[in-house]
Formats: sequence, C-alpha cells, structure tokens
Amino acid sequence: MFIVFSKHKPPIYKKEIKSVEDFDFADFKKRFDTSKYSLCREVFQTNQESIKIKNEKRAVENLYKIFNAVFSISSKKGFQAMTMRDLSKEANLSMGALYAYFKNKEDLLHIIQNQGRVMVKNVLDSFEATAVEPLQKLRSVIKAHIFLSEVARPWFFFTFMEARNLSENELKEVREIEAHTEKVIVDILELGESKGVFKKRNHFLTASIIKSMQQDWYLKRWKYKPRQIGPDEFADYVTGFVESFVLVEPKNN
Amino acid sequence: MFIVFSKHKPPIYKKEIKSVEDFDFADFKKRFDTSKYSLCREVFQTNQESIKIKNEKRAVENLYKIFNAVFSISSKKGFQAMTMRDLSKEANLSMGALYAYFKNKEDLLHIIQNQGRVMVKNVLDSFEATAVEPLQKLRSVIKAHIFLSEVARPWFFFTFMEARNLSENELKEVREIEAHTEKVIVDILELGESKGVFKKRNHFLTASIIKSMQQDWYLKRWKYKPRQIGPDEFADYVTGFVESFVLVEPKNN
DNA sequence: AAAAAAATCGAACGCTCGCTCGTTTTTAGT
DNA sequence: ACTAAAAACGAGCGAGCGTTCGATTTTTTT
Repeated sequence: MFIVFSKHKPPIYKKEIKSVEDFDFADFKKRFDTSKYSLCREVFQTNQESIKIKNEKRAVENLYKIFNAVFSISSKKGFQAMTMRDLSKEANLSMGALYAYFKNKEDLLHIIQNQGRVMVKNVLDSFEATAVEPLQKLRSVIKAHIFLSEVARPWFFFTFMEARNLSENELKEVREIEAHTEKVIVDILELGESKGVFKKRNHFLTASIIKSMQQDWYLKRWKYKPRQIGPDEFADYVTGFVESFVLVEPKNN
Repeated sequence: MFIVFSKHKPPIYKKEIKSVEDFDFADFKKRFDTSKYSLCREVFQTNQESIKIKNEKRAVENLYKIFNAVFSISSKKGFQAMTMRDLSKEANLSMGALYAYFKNKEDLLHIIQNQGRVMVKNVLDSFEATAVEPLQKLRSVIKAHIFLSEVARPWFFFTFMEARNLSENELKEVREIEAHTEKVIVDILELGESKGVFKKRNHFLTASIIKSMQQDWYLKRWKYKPRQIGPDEFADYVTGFVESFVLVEPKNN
C-alpha cells in the first residue's frame, strides 16, 4: 500500500538512523486517509444491508455525527450509561432517525468496535513489512501504533474502555488482535536477538511493556496535552527508552 | 535469564544494596495488613454514621461480600450496568439489606473509590522515605506500587475503570493523587540526576512511562497469569527496564 | 409543479431500574 | 425461655429506559 523503499540502504550500525523509514507524525498523516469521514464511509459500506439510508453522503455525515456523539458521551459516563435520548440530543437526530443507522444500542456498540479493530489490524500490518532491519522494524511498529492512536484517539479510547460489554465471541477477537500485535513485536525482538543487535531478554515481557507505553498515550492524553508533548516527542521518548533496554550497543545520550 | 536482584546481588553501588529496602512480594505482604477484611473494616469505621448496622463483625463481613460482588459484576459489565438486583443476588443479601450499608448506588461507588484512594496514598507515602539512595528509592516506589496493586487488584481495577462516573470534585482528587505519585518519582529522578547517578532526562515522561508499566500489571493481569509471571518477576523486569534507561552506569546483562 | 421515494420526527408502549417500607426473621441481654 | 432491638426481607412504586411506528418533512424523480 505505501511501502517506501529507501534510496540507499545504509549499514545498520552506522548513521542509518536518518532513513526514509524514520517517518514522523506528519509523514504518517500523509500516508493515510485521515479524512474524518473515511472510517464512517467504511462503516457505511460494510453495513449497507442493515443501514436503512440509501444516500451515501448523507449516511456518512450522519454516522460521523452519531459516532462523535457516542465518543463524547461515553468518554464521560460510559456507553452503558449513555441513553438514546442523550445520543439523540448530542447528534441532533431524532430517536427514529438514529434507528435507521443501527438495529439497536448493542448493534451500535458492535459496529464501532468492529470497525476499530479492522482499522488497527489493517494499518499495523501494513507497517510490519515497511522496514528490514530489526531496529528499524521496531521503531516503525512503535511509531505507527502511537501515531495511529493519535489520529483515531476516540476510537482507541472507546474500544479499550467498552471492551467489557462485548460478547464472548467478540472478546476472543479482541484478545486475538492484541496477541497478534504483541507477537509482531516479539518476532522483531527475536529477529534482532538472532542477528546480535538486541540483547537476550524475555521478549514477551518487553513487548508487553512496550504496548503499555503506547496505551498510555491514548488513555491519559490529558496528562501530556497541557505539557505540550506531541506524538513525535512521545514516540521518540518511547523508542529511546526501549532501545536503551534492548540494544546491545545503545547510543549514549 | 534476566535481571534478578533478590538473592545474588551484582555489586553495582557497593554493598548497601543488600539492605532491608530490597524487599520482595512476600516481605511486602508481611509488612502490611493484607487481611481480606482490613479494608472493609476501615470502610465501616469511616462511614459509621451512614451505615445502619451496629455490629462491627457482621457489618465488615457483609461489606466484604458486597464489595466482592461489586468487583466481580462490574469487572464484567461495568458499575453502571450492574443492577441492584444483580448485586443483591451475587452478595446474597436482599435489596433492603443492601441499603443498610450505603445510601444509594452512587454512594456505594464513592465509598469504594474513596477507600481505594486513601489506601494507595497511605501505603505509597510510607514507602517514599524507606530508602535513602536514589536508585533504592526508585526501586522501592516501583515495587511498592506493583505489589500493592497485586494485593488489592480488584480495588485498583475498579478505581481505574469507574473513575469516569465521579463528580468533578472527586475527579480532582483522583488527578491530585495521580500527580502526587508521579511527582514522587520525578523527585527521585531529579535527586539521582543531581547526584550524578541518573542521566539527564525528561523526568516527567520517564515517570509517566513508569506509571504506565505499573498500571499494565493490574489492568492486563490475564496476560501475565497464564504465563506464570508473578509480581516479583514483573517488578524486577520493570526496574531493570527503567534502570537501563536512567542509570549513568547501567549493569550489563 | 406534482408525485413518489427517502429520510426524519417524537409521542407512546412495555419493561426494568433504583429505591422504599411494612413485615418477618435473627440476635443479644436477661 | 422471653423479649426487645437489630437485621434482613422482597413486593411494589414511580421514573426513565430502549424501541417502535404512523405522521410529517425533505429530497429526488418525472
């Protein structure tokens, strides 16, 4: 989709740090369709048989209003505590209109959760193959996750917080994708270890800890915002933190 | 395999490391009243005027049943979605009996949240002054937090997940204690920097990341349990991770 | 401009919720 | 064993929930 080949592949142990894979948040936004409607359009196309509205433009715009209202209300009081009257008011749609976009309240939850999951899997998988060297792979994956959670913060927050309300089946899917993204990191760490670039560690624990850092970015954004810490600075700090632990020959700074 | 500090100590800063401050989980449990009723007893004594039951033993036992039921139900569907009938059934108490222990559902939430907050503050503050050297202080605080969240995991999980339902006033208290525990870490890092033991870093970000690791322990315990990773191993891994980043002269392994 | 189709509206319905209170059971003092 | 206080009980109340559907408005087609 957007695999970028570096013009000159430098040797890993030298000054290769400034390669094309070393994207920042601005690069990330350019590479993806970050239009605020893109996710809603996908939802419309995926659920066309259950959505009673024919006109795509209209449907997508209203889905956008609905989802935003859901995110806004449930970030304050949770999805279960949100009433359909709350939602109707916040989205500026009548009760009847709302039910043209989803079958019932539970269905609304599932639509959002599923779309969130699909988005994360699509984006992160496309980043796995971006880089070749272990260190670059590691950086790519860490950054991609942080930047994606920045672009789609409400989706991430909602998915995390409301995962409890899922059925056993869906919960299994959540666990699977979580294990998958963790395995992506573990594989990179093992590759690096076998190449002698990374230290021998408990890679599962390292991956777990990396994920917890990424998670902090979208769960506790209110902590970072007033201190003017942006996604680039945060991502660099996390990668620096991780590298000092896993690299055989860490940079000194 | 990876960093183990407890028994055979690598001589990093002379021998003062082998001090009483280098506690493990078993030590921690001994040092605190970890009786399953101790927190409930505190709740009873704190809210004696609103609790309509006179007999302490009876009240404490029922509070224990109630809180456990609350934790069990809301970990699955959230506090808001839990009905008083759910709670009545799970706690084996009638509706009327429940309301002898709290004024209303909201009050029940506040009682649990307040007690959880008080506990965390009491325990962590008592650990701040335990050690003298920056590195030992850092280890103490990190371990104390992880071990405490292990002993009182349901309280931690509940406090985190249901913080959204708090009033503006209480939310302020939550933020305050969160900022407080973060500041404790920042102060230690600054002390270490001034002593030349720790590197010059963005201490706020380091503290933030440390907290996110600790948090992972009680939010995602289902990940660690099947892999047989206990609190000692996890705490050692986290401290090792952090030390490789902050120490001027990190141990090699 | 009229007619058909699409989209929106919101009062009304049945149900479940938090909570109460008159009654019954259990406990403790004698 | 008696009795009064303490504790527990649970059916029932009104409020508010998710959801529906015939009426109405807006858009598209002709």
